[in-house]
Amino acid sequence: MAGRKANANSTQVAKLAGVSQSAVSRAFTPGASIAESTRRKVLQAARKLGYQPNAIARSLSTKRSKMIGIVIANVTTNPFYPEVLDALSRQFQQRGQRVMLFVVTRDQNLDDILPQLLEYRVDGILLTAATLSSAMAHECARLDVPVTLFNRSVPDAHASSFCCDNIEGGRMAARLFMKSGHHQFAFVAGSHDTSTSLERERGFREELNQHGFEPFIEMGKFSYQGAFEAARRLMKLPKSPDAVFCANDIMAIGVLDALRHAEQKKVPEDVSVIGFDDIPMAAWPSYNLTTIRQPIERMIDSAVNDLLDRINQDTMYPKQELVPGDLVVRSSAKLPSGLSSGWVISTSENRSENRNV
Amino acid sequence: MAGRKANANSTQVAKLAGVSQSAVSRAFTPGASIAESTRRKVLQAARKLGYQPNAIARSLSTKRSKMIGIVIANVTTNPFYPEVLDALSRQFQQRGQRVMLFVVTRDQNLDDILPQLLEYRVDGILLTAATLSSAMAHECARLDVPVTLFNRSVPDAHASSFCCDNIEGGRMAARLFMKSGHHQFAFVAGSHDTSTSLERERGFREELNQHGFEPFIEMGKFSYQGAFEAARRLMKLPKSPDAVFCANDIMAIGVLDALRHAEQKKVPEDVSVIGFDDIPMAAWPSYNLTTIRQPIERMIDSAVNDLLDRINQDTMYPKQELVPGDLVVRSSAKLPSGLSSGWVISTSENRSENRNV
DNA sequence: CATAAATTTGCATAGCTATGCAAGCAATCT
DNA sequence: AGATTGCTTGCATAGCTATGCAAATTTATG
Repeated sequence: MAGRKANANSTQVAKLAGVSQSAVSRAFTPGASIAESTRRKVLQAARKLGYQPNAIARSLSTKRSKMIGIVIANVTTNPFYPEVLDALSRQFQQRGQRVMLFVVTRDQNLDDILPQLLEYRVDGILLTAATLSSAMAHECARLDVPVTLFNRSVPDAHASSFCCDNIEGGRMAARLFMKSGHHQFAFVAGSHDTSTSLERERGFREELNQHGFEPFIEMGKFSYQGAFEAARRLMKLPKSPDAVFCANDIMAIGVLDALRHAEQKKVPEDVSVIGFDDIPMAAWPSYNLTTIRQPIERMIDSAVNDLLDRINQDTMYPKQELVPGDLVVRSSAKLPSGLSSGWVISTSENRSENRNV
Repeated sequence: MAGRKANANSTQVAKLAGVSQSAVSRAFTPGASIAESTRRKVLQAARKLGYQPNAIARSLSTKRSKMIGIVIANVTTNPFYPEVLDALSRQFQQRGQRVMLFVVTRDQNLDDILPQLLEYRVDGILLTAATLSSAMAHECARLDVPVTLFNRSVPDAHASSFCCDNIEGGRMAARLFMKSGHHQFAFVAGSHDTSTSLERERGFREELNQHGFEPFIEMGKFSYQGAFEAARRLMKLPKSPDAVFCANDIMAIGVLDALRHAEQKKVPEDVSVIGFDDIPMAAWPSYNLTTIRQPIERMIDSAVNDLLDRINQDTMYPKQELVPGDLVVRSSAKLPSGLSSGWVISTSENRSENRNV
């Protein structure tokens, strides 16, 4: 009713084509019952009027908005997330869903964001690097809007979740460090309330503990700068570590830079560093970061499939999936004998290959 | 009509509250004519039923979707764009607009994307790192949907555009190089059909030309890897350059890495490098990149304001705005005498300051 | 050709909210 | 008290498409 130029609608097209409004609707609905000759008449009239079906009205009528709400954090601080967003967006796009995006910061409460998505009746919600309060989980369940978490494990069982096997990833890092003869270990955490960081820490620590070691823990705040400072603190310790595992690559890079440029340490001769994610920068010659790769594409495929399946079939239950990561061996960590840079070691199928990364 | 659990609607709330459906609508419309006591009754009934207004139906009725379509490219290849997206999304969010996002690749035709936005009756469209065909520009104009370009200059005048002053930026780079005594210049281009790259090249070349110099041009494909290879090609030239200006920071970093790790060159002793954008990585000690800073926040502010203003007032004309960039002096380019690292030089107000970046 | 079967069509209505308008009501003024 | 003014409220309808159902048309069958 407000002052916006009127757009051609299906009734006007119908009039011009000499058919009913229903026919116009059917002409634009794949698989609807309409004669080819009528469809052509309709499409021609539509072209003449510059008509395009109104997706808003369609959504109201079908009760399907064909929109997915994506909530994502850390998009500027960790290059991993732009990759995730890119892949997600392409996948949904390709499967005929639009994306309503919310970029959030750590201090924003999701309980204020989700209602804004639900208001638009999104068909499903995908949360990345964000957690779900159980009140909101219930609210989504009540409204029959499936929720999938990416890279966060779930507290309650109303949502699906797709994560890399962080615990095993932490173990792999610990094993590599120990095999190449390190003795003083450290973990640079992201935060103390994020499952990714906690689980990577747990795997790392448990594996070390089994061999009688205990790592120092420093807080890197999931950022380059935070990790840079954490590394400096670590190097001030009486028994400063010779093996540092970081909760993600961007922090590992911060640690590397601090070691080289602020602490005059050589990597890996003085200190070995391992990251997590395998962002593109990890392969740059300045860093050559040994890291645990998260198989983004595979994880996203699973997450998107799960969400779309649950949208289409009310009967399906949420699922928790753990995708194994691969240890990508480059040169920021000392190599144990028998291993050379450029190897990728997958726990999953227990095979290694030289992919020359 | 499809099989989705029915949500409470305004009529049900009205019945429970003992008022009319209109009253419910008004209770949720700020500034509507309704008594405070009635509003409270309505809100209470709404809470009891878990009612939330249906934004889809509202959009249909008001002919305002309160959604902005954002189209963005290069989100994984250039860290500048995640920053842009983050800022845009936050701004729109804050001003009560939702964001419908399309992440596109260079090979995707916008003419296939925009109709998908128009179908949802977005109130406005913001294109970043993407261009607009004039057919589409006309289509948007016809439908009264304002379009704003960010970081691309316009071919035709139906859209607003907000760009950094790329030509002046190129000139600044040329001047700094010349002042510190360089003689062989090169420009690493992003692509040959992107206004940012072309304009930066033009400013750089024109300023050099005025002093009798002509730069080599190499193609860096707007990527780290492309620029890495471009740098190697440049170093194979008989008179290899000692001053390389890159169309953006991520390519400058690729060039730096190639120079140091593949060509055994020292930066800035053997070769000076200047980038464009001032992404966070440019300040990292591994790179310390001298660059032209784009004032993201200011540019985004202007772009968002322009778009929202044009949405609200049909009378406004599109605007073309050029925002001046600042030369951020770090240590990837030799310093002319009298200048030291850590200075930011703004052409705009002709003032310099030591901001210690 | 008559009849059955399959396809196509239009009618009428649902889906949900916003809003112009007129009616109802209370407060204010003379 | 009576008239005027200003809020509130409900009614009725617009906004646009999809779809169940019955009617109409076409095609196939005997």
